[in-house]
Amino acid sequence: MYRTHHCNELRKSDIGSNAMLAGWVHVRRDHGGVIFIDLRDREGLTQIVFRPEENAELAAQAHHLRHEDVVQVEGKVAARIPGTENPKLPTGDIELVPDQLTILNRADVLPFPIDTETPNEDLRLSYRYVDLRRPQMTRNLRIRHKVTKATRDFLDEKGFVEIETPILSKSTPEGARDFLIPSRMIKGKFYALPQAPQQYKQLLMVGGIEKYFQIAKCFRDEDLRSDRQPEFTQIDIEASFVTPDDIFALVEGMLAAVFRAGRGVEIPTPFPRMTYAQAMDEFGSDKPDRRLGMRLTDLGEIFRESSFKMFRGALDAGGAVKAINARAFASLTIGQSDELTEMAKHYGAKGLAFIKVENGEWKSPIVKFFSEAEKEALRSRLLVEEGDLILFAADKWEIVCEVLGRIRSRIAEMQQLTAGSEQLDFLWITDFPLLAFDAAENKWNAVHHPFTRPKAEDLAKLEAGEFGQIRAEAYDVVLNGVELGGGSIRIHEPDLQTKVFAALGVSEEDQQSLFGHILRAFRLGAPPHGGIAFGLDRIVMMICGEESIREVMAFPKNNRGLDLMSQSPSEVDQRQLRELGLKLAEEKKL
RNA sequence: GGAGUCUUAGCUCAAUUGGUUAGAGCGCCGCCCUGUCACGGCGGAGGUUGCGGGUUCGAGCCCCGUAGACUCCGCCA
Repeated sequence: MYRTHHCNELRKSDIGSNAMLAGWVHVRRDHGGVIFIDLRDREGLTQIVFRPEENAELAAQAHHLRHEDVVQVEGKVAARIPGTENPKLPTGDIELVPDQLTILNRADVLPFPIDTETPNEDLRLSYRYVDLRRPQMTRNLRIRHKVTKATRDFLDEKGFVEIETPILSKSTPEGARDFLIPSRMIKGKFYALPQAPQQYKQLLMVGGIEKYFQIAKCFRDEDLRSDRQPEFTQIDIEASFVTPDDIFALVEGMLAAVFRAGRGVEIPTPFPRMTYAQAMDEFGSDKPDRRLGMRLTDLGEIFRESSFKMFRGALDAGGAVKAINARAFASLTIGQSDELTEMAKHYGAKGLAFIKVENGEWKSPIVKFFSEAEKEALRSRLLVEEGDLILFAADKWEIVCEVLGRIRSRIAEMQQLTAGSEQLDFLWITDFPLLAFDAAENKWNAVHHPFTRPKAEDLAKLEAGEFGQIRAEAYDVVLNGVELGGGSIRIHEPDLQTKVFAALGVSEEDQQSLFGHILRAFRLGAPPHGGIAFGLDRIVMMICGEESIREVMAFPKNNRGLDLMSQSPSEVDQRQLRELGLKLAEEKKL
């Protein structure tokens, strides 16, 4: 036996009893005579005191203890000398007076301190096992555990069955780049790691499971971001005989349970709902952060007959004129206004017009083109006040929304509008478009994925080839401007699925070779079904208040997909390649 | 693929306009210290300023290149 207690457990009531503790030497305070050790385990700290007059041999050993040595102590729990209690520690009233000290393992000097500043992330990742001893990391991983446990408990309670699906699966051309695994037994063929268990979960519905979930590892070979890793975890859910409302109610209950378990808060349900069209129109984003205010205000009525050519021209061409009011941001710097203008151009606007309201004056090169009526209309529509900054965009509707949406988010960052906010603003976004035209590839792509069901009232548009007008039975959950998850009601009829594949430009042959199994399944008794998937890492990140997904993963990869600790990816033996029937292409020499 | 920021001691950072021997805190090593809890005191070690080139009488600082880290755009159904 190594211990009888954790290091946060012993109290006044234990005084006089014997106890064994094991852990790491957090700090040593060596007074020459008496020596104090703060012993740390995952739960907390307990002070150990060595007195040479009571046990000279132990005190001599204790003198040689160093940071992060792993030790076990056994002895008597004693009251601290009156006046030396430490109110900062839960165990601050007592100390352990050992009669035995066992050094379980010596530690070299650590590459970085674990109890002060956070070092460079590459160093942390190189020595992740040391980094994980930092209380913040321990806390994050334990919150993650609570979140997954709450998820499992909740879904189990609702009759959902957790089923594992293959990691070695099949590559498909849609979506993200696949990680490929060469087959040794069938040379020249490859498995792909799943981007999501999408097809498997639908096939489980055809298999009569009715209610499935999985805490599923997913893999996408795309560039990384602070909230994106090549391997990540989804809470994956699918159910048969469900409507969107059934999914919404289930998810609201699940997220309430998760946030209760992970953060100790009650979130209000049901969540408000907003269509994609409305979100784009009012916020210029399909994942709006409503906490920021600054709604996109349509000014079409005001400037319909305006003599200001820039606005009038956009409206005459069937476009839009919109503005946002950035409260108290008239004081922005030149650098900031340059950045916003650059941003507007980058997203397709010709420029960015704005008005600064300072000292009761509207400062802007465009104000002189406005009539008094137009100014008054602006004032009342945008509730213009001293210190405000009004930003305009006039162009095609899509461009106006995109530009102002991006600028809105950037201004919020500049103004640090959400710093320290505890508010949790959950939102459903519904009625996403089914298809989006990709100009670069000159083809239609699925906005969600190719199995998403068109809304019944838009089916005629699919027949008519009005692909851009079709709305999907698809929905996202958004929290504070972050997409937590998304899903849809699926297609369960082979005919409809074939039509959507055709719209996506998947040839008959490819439909059979790539998706034949699922089309066949749909002909053999497929129930109506639908589901949703959540980014578990992102949920945990939000609950922990972290800015990076890496802070809630035990062993994440860096920006370039390297595991700095294990040095993967790495070269492999020639023999391994031979067995797989692979040969590396010669690197091009310059 | 593109853009930005950064890289100085083991860690976190500083170093005036380009100017003496590149400093501080923490950590580390040694000595001292019997009630501390970020213990304290004295002393010490520790630097190819990421790397390569250039400008200059002189470069941590300016210029070019390169590597790496992070953030963003593209990408991520």
